[in-house]
Amino acid sequence: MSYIRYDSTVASTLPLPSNGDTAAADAAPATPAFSPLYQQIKGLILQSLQAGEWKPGEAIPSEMDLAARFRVSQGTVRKAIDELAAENLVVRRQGKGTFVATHAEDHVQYRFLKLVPDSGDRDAEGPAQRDVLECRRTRATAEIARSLALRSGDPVVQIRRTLSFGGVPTILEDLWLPGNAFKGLSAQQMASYHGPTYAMFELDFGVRMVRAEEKIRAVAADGPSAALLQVPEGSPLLSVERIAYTYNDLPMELRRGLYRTDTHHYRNELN
Amino acid sequence: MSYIRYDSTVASTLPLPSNGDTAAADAAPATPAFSPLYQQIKGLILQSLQAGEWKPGEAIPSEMDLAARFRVSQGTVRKAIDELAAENLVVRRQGKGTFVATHAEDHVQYRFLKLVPDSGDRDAEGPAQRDVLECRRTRATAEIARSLALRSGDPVVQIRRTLSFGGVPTILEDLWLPGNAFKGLSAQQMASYHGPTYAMFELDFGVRMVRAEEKIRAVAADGPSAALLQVPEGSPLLSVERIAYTYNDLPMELRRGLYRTDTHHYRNELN
DNA sequence: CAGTGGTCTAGACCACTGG
DNA sequence: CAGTGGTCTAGACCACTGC
Repeated sequence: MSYIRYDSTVASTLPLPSNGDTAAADAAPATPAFSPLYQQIKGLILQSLQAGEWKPGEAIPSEMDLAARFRVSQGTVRKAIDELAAENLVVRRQGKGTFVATHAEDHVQYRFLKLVPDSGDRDAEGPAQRDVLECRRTRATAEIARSLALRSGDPVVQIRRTLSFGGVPTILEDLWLPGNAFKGLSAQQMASYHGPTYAMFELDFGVRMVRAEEKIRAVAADGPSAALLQVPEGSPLLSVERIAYTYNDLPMELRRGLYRTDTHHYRNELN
Repeated sequence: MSYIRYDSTVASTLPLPSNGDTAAADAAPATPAFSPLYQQIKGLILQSLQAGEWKPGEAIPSEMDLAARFRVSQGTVRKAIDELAAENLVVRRQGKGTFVATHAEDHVQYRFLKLVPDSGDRDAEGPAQRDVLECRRTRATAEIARSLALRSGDPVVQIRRTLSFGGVPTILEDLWLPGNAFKGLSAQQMASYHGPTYAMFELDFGVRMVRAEEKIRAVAADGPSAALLQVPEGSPLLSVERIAYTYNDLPMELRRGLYRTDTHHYRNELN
């Protein structure tokens, strides 16, 4: 492997990562036409993250070590890590090191959940009570398949659950997960794990969600939904469809939620 | 004017030719109120932006010029500008310079409007048709005053309008603006300006919105709203309450919108 | 061509963490 | 104390823009 320097000259070849990625290089190098050195370094670190060379919560090598490994200066590694940190893929801690981000340590417990109580203080209401209504293996419909970049009929896991705050059922959601990546996921497991669901996905299945997209609508509650959320049929509910992605923009979860917004609201910040 | 250097020593007054860093005769910094140099520089640039030293769309001085002005290195100015650019306060253009961000040039026409057609292609539907229903001077209620950091009874401008896409009324919104900052704003002006409303605020009133917060709920359409949006009474609508801020976290607009989400949806990206 | 932002390096020093 | 990330500098060179 070689880098294309900013001045369009080629640097020396490189020592590859310490131990071989035994698996065939399915994530083949993109052979970029050209990008700044620090972007290439960023890409290499990203590959190691995807490959699981460092697990969520673990420290990655120091800037100096990475600089030596990639034969660039510390400043260049630094800029690469800066971007990874800006994307929440990695967390810097002065005096300690740089760590692979994990949903298990986000003391903002629910990083992707934007629903907050009208008081604004999510901590005040305590942790959500989760009730798993259903958890079954099934096959992807055309629509589900499209969202998850699968083929129709591919195996998926479907979960239905409610989240309650202060005893009030507030969220009803369905999750669809690629069956191959989530073999063995059970209702038991969904219910018993304490902490963010995405943390469990990391620990038990090695799937780390790094970003998500949501489509939000206002809808009227149908009969079953209204019953589960304990609101009159026809009540306005927030419909939130989320697709969550791992590294490489690979979709790994489709989630359709119905939120009650009589005591909570969806909070968004625009920059 | 003096800076507090990173090493907690004070860099005297301005005339410091080339700092040797060696002469560090530091008296005990009683209350350092310390922040990195580049943050201080960022703050100074921010002050100039607020003060209107450079207007939206104009170029700010080059990195070299600013480095000379503040007696720091280009790299330090660069890091300050990097953060300003990350916050969308400023736009860098290689070979040309760094420019004060403006809503008039955002070729993403509506930077704060997250409602998109279900097709996903906002450009395809063309520009919104705006109909101003009302524009009057009034006095702030307690609630409006709190949102805008005013006192109850302070003058405010209230505007009510609809936005239609492809002839279909899709958004009904009320705007409240501090009366003192928006003297002379008329329905005429709201209706005749072509381009983003926030661009007009910049040009005609020198008020630039830099960020906003939104609270989103699902609600049932009341009679008047339903009529204006041409939907049945009781239809679910997305309620979007936005507070937009200028520099200094000063709230300058309260906006309450009702969105039809039968052909559009609110799109959000989570990182 | 000169001027701008963008990249990269090398080195120094500071602040924080842990043993 | 050594090791880590964080700051700052000085200088070199590249890529883009406009004259």
